Amino acid sequence: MYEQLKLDNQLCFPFYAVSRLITRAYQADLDALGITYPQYLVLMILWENNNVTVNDVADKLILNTNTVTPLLKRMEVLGLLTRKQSKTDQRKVIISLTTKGNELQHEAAQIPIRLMQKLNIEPNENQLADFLKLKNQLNSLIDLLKNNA
Amino acid sequence: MYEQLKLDNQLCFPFYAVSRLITRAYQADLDALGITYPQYLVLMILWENNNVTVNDVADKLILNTNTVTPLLKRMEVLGLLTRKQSKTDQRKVIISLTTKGNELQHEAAQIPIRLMQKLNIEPNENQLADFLKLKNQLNSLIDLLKNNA
DNA sequence: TACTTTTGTATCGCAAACGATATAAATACA
DNA sequence: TGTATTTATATCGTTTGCGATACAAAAGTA
Repeated sequence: MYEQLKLDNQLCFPFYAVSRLITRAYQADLDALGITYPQYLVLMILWENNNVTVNDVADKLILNTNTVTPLLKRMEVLGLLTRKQSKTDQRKVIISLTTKGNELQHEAAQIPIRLMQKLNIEPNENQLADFLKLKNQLNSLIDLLKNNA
Repeated sequence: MYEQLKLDNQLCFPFYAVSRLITRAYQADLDALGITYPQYLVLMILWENNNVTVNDVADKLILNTNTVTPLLKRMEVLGLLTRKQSKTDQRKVIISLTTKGNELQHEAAQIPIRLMQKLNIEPNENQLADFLKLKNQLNSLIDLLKNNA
């Protein structure tokens, strides 16, 4: 038995599991808004920065455009955003929030708060410090994986 | 602008990103073996513990059986494993490695080593300690999410 | 024993995620 | 100016992931 092939010795597997479990944890609240987890991420980008290109969305989410294009098309059908060809560069497609997409952020603002409650996480100083440390570790890992893989 | 809705303030997003980037990092090596990342995880389970049920696989990978059943069927077509109805309980399907599936572990044993090299991670004492600490944090998070979501 | 509930697996449909590939627009350059 | 290259997005096919549902076998119970 190779030690490095045991599931319990992997670092990759818990990341894979946590990622899916987080999506599940959001599910009920997102269902209430009629959106999926990747759609929620797209909305977060647009709420912070409206009128971006398909590539902008793909870059921020570290996804390929062939994933993002159909994702945005589904969101257009849902009436959350519009897709318009740029006039200055006709290759680009500008993604803009509709009123409906924009309004959704007020309801969505409760989601992170409710998730913390559901997980019984009280944001005291110690936990916030752990939170920040973990986030920094993850971002370092993202940089490492983006540049070397 | 709600602070809790900024992509940079999320802990969920880096987990989602890391998970996909890890899969990408494995891609080249797994392509050489003709398998995918979830298939690699199934093989790790079987190499450590042959003759398990569909539910056993689903439980260990924290996946639903409706994901695992087609996954195992594809692996059966690839000649990596067999699916046989249990004689003692006809509801159960026993998953067993074929010779081909079993042999694959010798090549696969190089994969975690090559990944470390690719990411320039030298397993010195400090890094091993960080590695273990992070793994424990992730496993606590998995327990939290499994029980409260 | 007869009926109900639970368990284990599978099927269906839809949304991701991505490699391979296509295509038009913009840019570089000979 | 004309041609090659790059850029931005889209299309297609396959695997994954999951909710809803189905169904037979096993277990529980009246």
